[in-house]
Amino acid sequence: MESWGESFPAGGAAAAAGTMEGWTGGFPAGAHLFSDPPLYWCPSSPILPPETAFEVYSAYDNSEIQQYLEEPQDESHLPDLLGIVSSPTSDHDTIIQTCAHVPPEMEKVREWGWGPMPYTALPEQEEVPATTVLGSERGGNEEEDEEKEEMREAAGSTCPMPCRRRRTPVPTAAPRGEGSCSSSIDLLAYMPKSGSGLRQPRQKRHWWPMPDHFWDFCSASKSNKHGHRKNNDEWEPEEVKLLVDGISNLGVGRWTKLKSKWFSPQKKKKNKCFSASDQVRPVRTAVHLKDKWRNLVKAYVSKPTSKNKGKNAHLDKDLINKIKLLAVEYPYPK
DNA sequence: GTTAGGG
DNA sequence: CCCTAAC
Repeated sequence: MESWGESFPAGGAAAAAGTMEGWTGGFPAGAHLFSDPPLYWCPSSPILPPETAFEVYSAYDNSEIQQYLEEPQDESHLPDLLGIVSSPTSDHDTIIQTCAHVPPEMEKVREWGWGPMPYTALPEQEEVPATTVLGSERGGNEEEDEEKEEMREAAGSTCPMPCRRRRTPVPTAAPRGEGSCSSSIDLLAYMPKSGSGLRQPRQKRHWWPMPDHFWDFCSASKSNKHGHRKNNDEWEPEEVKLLVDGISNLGVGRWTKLKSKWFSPQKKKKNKCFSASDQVRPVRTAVHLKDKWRNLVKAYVSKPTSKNKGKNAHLDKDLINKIKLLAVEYPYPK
């Protein structure tokens, strides 16, 4: 499947809102969609996160959506669902909201002084979300279910980022079944009856900037349990240049320091090494930086096979020379 | 929490 | 890029 970023050009409601710093995820203009983690990191991922849940709020009859919800759910449905939402047939709102797995590290953001939210969270009971898990290969692992349940509880009671936007309850059907987090949730239970005439009032949407650490957690948190790689994007020459600059300043081994000084989103902006669109680039962790340097040294110094060099074929000669010099100055592995 | 090194 | 032992 295409990544979301490829499927839809950037723009749309988020760009119009203009206040959600770092948001560059693309989706059709007019689509009322947000996701947690945001679409920010989707463009770099050829697949959806393994536990991406969709909550569908709808107050009008939409047979097209209904049709899709009747079918087996997987990420291949996303473009179609989003496409439908992008062109509503009436002035009613349909909101497709993705709520992906919340890394435990998210809690730390709040500990670090997460400020008061500019909204009042609605009590969970008032919400009637329809949720399905997309792209999940899970099969009822009890331990994982408990774990997820805990996270959902935490999200509901203290309302961290995954539910940071005001939501209006949908005065439609109650769920027919228990809303467990399996892939077989009865989505249709949440769909309004045809011709019910119910509609949801337009909502006021609020966006506000996320702290820098938020992006780190979104796109480079711990790996998931399904072996998927978080950062599938290749290193850009600009990134390699930042890495080389950092090492020439700090030496080898201070990867965390290097990351915070050369690879934070703020630094990217200040350095102007990264354009706005580069904000969707994969986040490099300290380990990534270490690994990249190891590979660069291997490619140009310790084991310069054509295969090793091939992956950095886009680097210019000056940069390669700098790598060679630094590799001599700071041997690595030591 | 970070880093080094194997996978 | 992931994983994890060792610090």
